[in-house]
Amino acid sequence: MSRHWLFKSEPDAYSFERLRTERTTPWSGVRNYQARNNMTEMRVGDLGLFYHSSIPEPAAVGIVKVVRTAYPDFTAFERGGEYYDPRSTESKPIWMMVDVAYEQPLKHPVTLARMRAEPRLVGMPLLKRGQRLSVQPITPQEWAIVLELSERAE
DNA sequence: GCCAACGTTGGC
DNA sequence: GCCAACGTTGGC
Repeated sequence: MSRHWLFKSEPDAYSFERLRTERTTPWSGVRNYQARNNMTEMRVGDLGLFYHSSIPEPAAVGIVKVVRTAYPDFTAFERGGEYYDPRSTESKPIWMMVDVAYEQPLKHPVTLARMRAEPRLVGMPLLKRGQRLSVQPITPQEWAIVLELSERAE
């Protein structure tokens, strides 16, 4: 039984367009326990929305697929690197990541404002006040509704 | 174990 | 750039 997810990224840091050219990427740099736990639950084949945050029109822009289950986030071992965490060691890693692959762009991006305006999405974690988790689960219903919205422009 | 201080996220 | 929400840290 596959599950559905939402991956947030600031396009300046890593955009869906960049994933299109790279085909796959390790989802490294997550330093939040709940987001990490979400990643450890992922299975190969799970699908996710790629969401662009911290821009004038935040929006879900594409679909990605999990192609490797959780393994240690190597950026935590990189001394001096931005994501270095001395508490995480190769023998006892704290931070994990999955690999995701570019699947396809949404026909039309679905903006945050549009999701907020959709009553059936009211329970989506992304829309909850102050929800900042960078990796979130979404229900099959929410997944279907976002894809439905993406079929037509606003 | 409590909780104030602090840093970060992310929409606006 | 502002600031609310939240997670983490660290003194006690």
